[in-house]
Parts: sequence; structure tokens; C-alpha cells
Amino acid sequence: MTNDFPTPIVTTDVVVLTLKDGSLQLLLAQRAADAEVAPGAWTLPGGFVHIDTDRSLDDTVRRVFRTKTGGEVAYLEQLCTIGNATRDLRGWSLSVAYLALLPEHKVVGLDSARTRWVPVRPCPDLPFDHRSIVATALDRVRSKASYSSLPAFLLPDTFTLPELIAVYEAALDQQLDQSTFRRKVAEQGMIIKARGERTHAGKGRPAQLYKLSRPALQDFGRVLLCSRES
Amino acid sequence: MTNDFPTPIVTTDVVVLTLKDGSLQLLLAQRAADAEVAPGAWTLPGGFVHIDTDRSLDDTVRRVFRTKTGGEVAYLEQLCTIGNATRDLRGWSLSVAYLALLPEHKVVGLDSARTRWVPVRPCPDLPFDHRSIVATALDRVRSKASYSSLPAFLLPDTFTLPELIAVYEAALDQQLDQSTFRRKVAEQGMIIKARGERTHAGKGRPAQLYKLSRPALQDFGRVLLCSRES
DNA sequence: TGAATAGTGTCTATAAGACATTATCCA
DNA sequence: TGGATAATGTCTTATAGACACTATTCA
Repeated sequence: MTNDFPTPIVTTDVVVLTLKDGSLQLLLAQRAADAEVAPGAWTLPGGFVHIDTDRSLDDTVRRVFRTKTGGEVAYLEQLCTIGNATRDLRGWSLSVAYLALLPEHKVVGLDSARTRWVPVRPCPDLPFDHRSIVATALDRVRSKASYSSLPAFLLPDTFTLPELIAVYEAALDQQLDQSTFRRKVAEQGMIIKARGERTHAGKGRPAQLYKLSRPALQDFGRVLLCSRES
Repeated sequence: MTNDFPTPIVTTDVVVLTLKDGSLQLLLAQRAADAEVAPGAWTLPGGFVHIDTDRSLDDTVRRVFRTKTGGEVAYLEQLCTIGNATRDLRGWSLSVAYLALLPEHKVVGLDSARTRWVPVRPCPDLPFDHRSIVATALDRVRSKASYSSLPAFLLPDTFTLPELIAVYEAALDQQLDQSTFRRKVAEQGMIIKARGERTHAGKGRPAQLYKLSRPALQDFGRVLLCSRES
């Protein structure tokens, strides 16, 4: 049996998030002025799967990511796959959507004429079904933030506990109680002290520097969520 | 810009689970004797996306599902997408994997010569990367069982609480404490009494019949897990 | 009446949330 | 020394888990 069927257009789209000015921001790329559909529009960065050069879907995503951000991804996760006859005017189109996180300082050599960061909450209007892909990404971030080390991949390798709280608050879109958060993070063994160092910036007491106890994503049995008033 | 690239082979594979003889069982289909790869092998049911007749990926999956089981799916969820150059000898192949649940009594007209049910724990050896897809499916079932109504889609529309406990135990692969489970299910408002009816089979006290309070999957904030010794 | 299964009540250890207190820096 | 921020301590309440107990059927 041979593959005689006409096959769909196959692309990947990436929701790239970073922490900028204290809030989650989304990377948009501008489509070519002579694109067949949505010329000049700002959309999620994405591209065709090149089966001659990409060995896997992940390769495709990392290539797209490198092309648009000039950097390496800190965290990459598959989100969902959308395939139907109507989402792209060019025909039956299948897109594998990914979530990528990276700390702001790892973004280098951005082509500022063709790419830009925008706040992700509220989510801007986007062509195709990109808005619902972003919504899926935010749901995933929020859900994983409540029981894993995911938001830490938006920070540098070493960070302070107040910084960690801030990035969790940005990911969860919710205020956290400092004391409870510290207790849970300690219980889970998520972070370890980065030896002896402390920050010296700012006015108040300097904070201890930490790093993740494991380089990969850690899942916890218990929840890190702890809402606060104020 | 036109899609000039050669595109991958695009298929779907479905992990179909049902509750049979008190345990989770997996549907396997036998490949054609003259198939180009893995002829005659038992694999996950799957098939090519037909862009001329399938309006969406879900359509593809439901078509495959109907063809193999003769029934309608009770619950369908996308699992993950695998795409690389090596998984299929025919070339760069992309497969969108799905999880499907249905109650045993809804399986009708199974072609018993070309399909069969096998226990999913432990998972049998399967060709391609189907074993890891099944592993992903079991992880998903287990994870969702702990905080959603997912396992109930393996039961008929009305069921007793002992039946519900049994299907959760099968999904979680873990014993549950009856009292705690009842309390949580009640707190979450997951089920409502199916008016007045009771079962009459068996020896002991007849059980109250229930149905899901909502026809769709319900997510709960809290966990339904409650391990028991025994 | 007793075996079997369904369903309820209750105790205890633990963990979450709230918030008060202490610690350490700089100006 | 006081303002600012970091870090710790402690109290209260909610809930998970464990398990004992009661209820209802049939043989």
C-alpha cells in the first residue's frame, strides 16, 4: 500500500513567552508583504515542516525559534494539533502548536522590524486560529504553574525567591502568599541555594540566590497555589 | 508564497480503551497482509487523513473509530503528535494520536477476525512507536482520573457508585477508599441520582443508580485520589 | 439470621492559608 | 534610626485518609 492520498499542508506554530517588565509577553512575527494569505499580518511565528532538513517536529520548531529569536529555547512543549479544511485559505492545513519559554536576557539579535513582543493578557487579536492557540498556551502555563517548576524557565539560571514568586504570579495571573509559597517550594525540594551568593541591587535586605535543583521540568504532587487578599 | 515543499505522510492513531472484565482493555487492529510495512501486525487502529472527505482531524478519528468498532465514541481527546523521519519506513511520517473511551456495551459489530481487545496493563509489544503512544494514553487517563469525571465515560449512562469506584480504580490502577471517594464525588457535584431506580442483580443491598450531572468532562479543583491499604 | 454488599459517621493527622514577627540591608 | 525588602514563625481551619458502624437485600 502506498500513500496515494493528497496530504495536508503541514506547519508548526510557536507560542513564545517571556517575562518582560513583570508580565508575560508574547512574540509576534510579521508575515511577508507578498504572502499568499494574510500578507503583512502579525501572527505567531511558524513555518512549514521541511522533511529534507528537519529530522523531527522538534527540529522544525527549534529552527523556527532560532530564526525568529536568535536564541535557544529554555523550555519547549507540544500544545496541540489543529487540522481542518477551513483554517487556511490555501487548503487543508494541519498545524502542530508548541509552547516555548525563555528568559528575557536570552533573547538576542531580534529582528525588531519583523518581530515584536506584546502583552499576552489580554490576548491581542490574531489571524487564523492563532488566538485560540494562545489561549491554549495560557491555560497550559497556568495549569502547570500550579504544580510544577515550569515558570522558573522564564528566569535566568540563578534567581531570588522574590523573583520566583513574581514569575509564578505572572504565570498564574494571581497573587501568592509569600510564606506559603516558600514553604511549599522548600517541601518539594524544587530549588537549592546557589552557593553563598546574594543580590546587592535595590534598597532592602539582599536576597539569597537559588537555582533549580534539577535542570528539567519537575512535577509535584501538591499544589503551589495559595491565593492572597490585598 | 505556495506550498512547494514535499509534505510528510499524515495519519492518526487511536488508543481505544474500554472496561472489560473489570480492567482496562485496548483495541488492536490487524494490518493488511499485503501492507507495505509491518504486514499482518497487530497495531493501534489508525489511518490516513483524507483531505477530500474529512473536514477535520476529529472527522478522521471518528471515521477510523467507526470503521473499527462499529460504534460511536463516548469520549475523545487529542493526545500528542509525533513527527519524524524514522518512525515509518515509508518516509517522513506525522501521526496525531488520540485517546478514545467507550463503554463495553457500545461496542457492536466488531470484526473479530481483524480486531481484538487486549489488557493494557501490562502493555503488549507493538510495532512503530505505538507502545509509547499507549503509555502516553495511560498517563493521561491516570492523571485525569485523579481530578475529573473522565473514567465515567467507560460506563453506561447510568451506573451505581460501586461501579464508579471500580472504574476509577481501574483507571488509576490503585485501590480507593469508598467513603472518601463518595464524599468527594458528592462535594464536587459530579453525579446526580437517576430517579428512584436501583439495581436488582447480585446478592447484597441494591445500589442507587446515578448519572453524570453534566454530559461533558468535568474538571475538579481537588483530587479524588485516596489510597487504601487492604 | 447471617452473609454480602451499599451507604454513613467520625476521629486524627496533616496541610493550607492568613498574618504576625524577626532579620538584614541602605540612606 | 527608620524605611524597605527578605525571611521565619505560628495560629486556625479545612480536608484527606482511615476505619468503625449502620442499612438493606437475599438465601
